[in-house]
Amino acid sequence: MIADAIKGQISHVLESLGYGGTIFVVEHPAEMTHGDYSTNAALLVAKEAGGDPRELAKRLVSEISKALPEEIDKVEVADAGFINFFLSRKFFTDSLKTTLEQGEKFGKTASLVGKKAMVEYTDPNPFKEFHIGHLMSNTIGEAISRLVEWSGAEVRRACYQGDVGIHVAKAVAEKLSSGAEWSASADVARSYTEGSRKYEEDVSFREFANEVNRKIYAGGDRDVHGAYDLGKKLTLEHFEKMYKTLGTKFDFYFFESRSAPFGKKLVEERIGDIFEESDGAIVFRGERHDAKLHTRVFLTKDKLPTYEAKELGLAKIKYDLYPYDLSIVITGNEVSDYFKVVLKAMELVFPDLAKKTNHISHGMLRLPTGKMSSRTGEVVSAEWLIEEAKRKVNEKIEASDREIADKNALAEQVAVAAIKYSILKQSPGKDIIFDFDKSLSFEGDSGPYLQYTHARANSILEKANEASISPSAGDNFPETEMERLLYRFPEIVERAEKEFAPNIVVTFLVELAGSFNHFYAQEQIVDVGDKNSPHKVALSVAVRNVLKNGLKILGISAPERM
RNA sequence: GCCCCUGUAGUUCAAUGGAUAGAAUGCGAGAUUGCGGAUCUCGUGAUUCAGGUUCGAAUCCUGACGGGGGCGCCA
Repeated sequence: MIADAIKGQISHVLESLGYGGTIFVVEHPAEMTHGDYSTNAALLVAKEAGGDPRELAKRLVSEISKALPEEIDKVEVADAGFINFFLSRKFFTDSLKTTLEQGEKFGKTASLVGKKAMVEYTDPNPFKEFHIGHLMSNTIGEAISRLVEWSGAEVRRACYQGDVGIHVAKAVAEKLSSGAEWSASADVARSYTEGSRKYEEDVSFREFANEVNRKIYAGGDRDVHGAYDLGKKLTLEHFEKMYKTLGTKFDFYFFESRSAPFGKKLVEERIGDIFEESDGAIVFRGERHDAKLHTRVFLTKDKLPTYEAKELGLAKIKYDLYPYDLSIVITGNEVSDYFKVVLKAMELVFPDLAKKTNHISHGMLRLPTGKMSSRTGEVVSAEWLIEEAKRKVNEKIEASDREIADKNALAEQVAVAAIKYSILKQSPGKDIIFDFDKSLSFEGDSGPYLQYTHARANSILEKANEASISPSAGDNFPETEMERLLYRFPEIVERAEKEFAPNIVVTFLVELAGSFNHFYAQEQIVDVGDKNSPHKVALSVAVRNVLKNGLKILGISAPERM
């Protein structure tokens, strides 16, 4: 790595001047005009040893310049004492060759080679709507899964679903008491909403639903289980359809009906040791281990396991099925505080598993009117959102005269890209105020912009092929902004994976796409009379590859034409 | 009341303690029938407030104000 070479060179010079041991950084400056790498070494040395940082920087530069590697074109002192390094044409030409050679593998790293990872995300509950919150979890989870895969790990995707509990009973009770027909998942979700309303308003319905709840747990009632099986089947089928549209394929499905009894057993075995009785319930005193934590109930006074007990059991169930080195659980941030308590309890029950577990929380997709609730029916379903986006995309497709083989498939690809991009472009953990028109853009900083740029590059490459111009990295053409970005792609992927932050990839790709579109507007790429044309085509191939690979990591499709 | 997260152009988002706070959108002005105008170029406009730490703060610390979430038997 050239960054390491620069760092080594600086260390060497510092030592020879008697300033060894200073801890400095070598990084990409925010501004391209400040070079490709920059160091604050002079500032730090001046602070410790005294003196003028600018003068010191000049001395360092003159020393460094004595043995400049051929990958470095020039070194400059800037501003208060920063030292900026500019890479040479040779470096960019070599990097471009590497990018072309590695093709679809360019961007892969080995930081997690040999590791097994399990990523849990989406987690929709049967009998309820698959709404835009699930869409958010799915999008982030899929991107993180792929980032971990690109780092060399073997990844298994897991989905955890609440198929038992009062929410299920409300839907089933509503069907049994009203005789509602269930032929699609939306019917089931509607019964859930209606059942929830009655549960709060009608005492006799509430008693009936509670009775149904007990029967679901106990088994044996034909009517109850007939409705239960039908509702579960219909909603799960719908979820599968959504996963297909979104590009997710789960390896494991976990259900609460399984984690519940196991979690209960784990807690009961450790009463008096880790857990204790309080007002008839079994609780964990989080505050005894960490002042920021609080007490949470693991078993209710009816000895039913809560979310916390189930989660504890789930960690072990997962491990027994797939002995992971890394377990990533992605949820909305409303459960962040519970998860901290669960993790603390897990440290005591399964210390090895707790160390391997990472909780990543994302913000909520909020409506301008406030919080979304499937209980009151104030939800935006994922299906509706995708259909609306498709309608908007179709208008654009119909208006264009380009030949598209399967317009419906393309509309879906572009619509999903727009939605996923709007979720992935921001750093995880923050809420998104969801406003359809504002969130879903097809222009500028958007998913379709990246797809468009990819398709455009692809089209240029077809033209180059027709003109028999094959890509070849040359060293006559001045370096472009694209080249100054392209070689950074693997480090971008690595940082995004370490921070579980897909938005780092998004920001990079949109910057790269912008630099390519700028280049495109200024240069004729395919030109048989231009001896630099093969080089420009090579640049186009590299950009096309990185966009393709980057979009793949994000879980966004890259159509060949659009 | 207590705990956690959070406050950046009109709006939606960026910015590993670093340099002139970047994009997009909106608004205004433009791009020779030149490889895809879902594009490109120019202009406009922001760190909630008050202290502190630091050579250097949107970023770290303290306080005020605003927003969101959570505070034992739902998840």
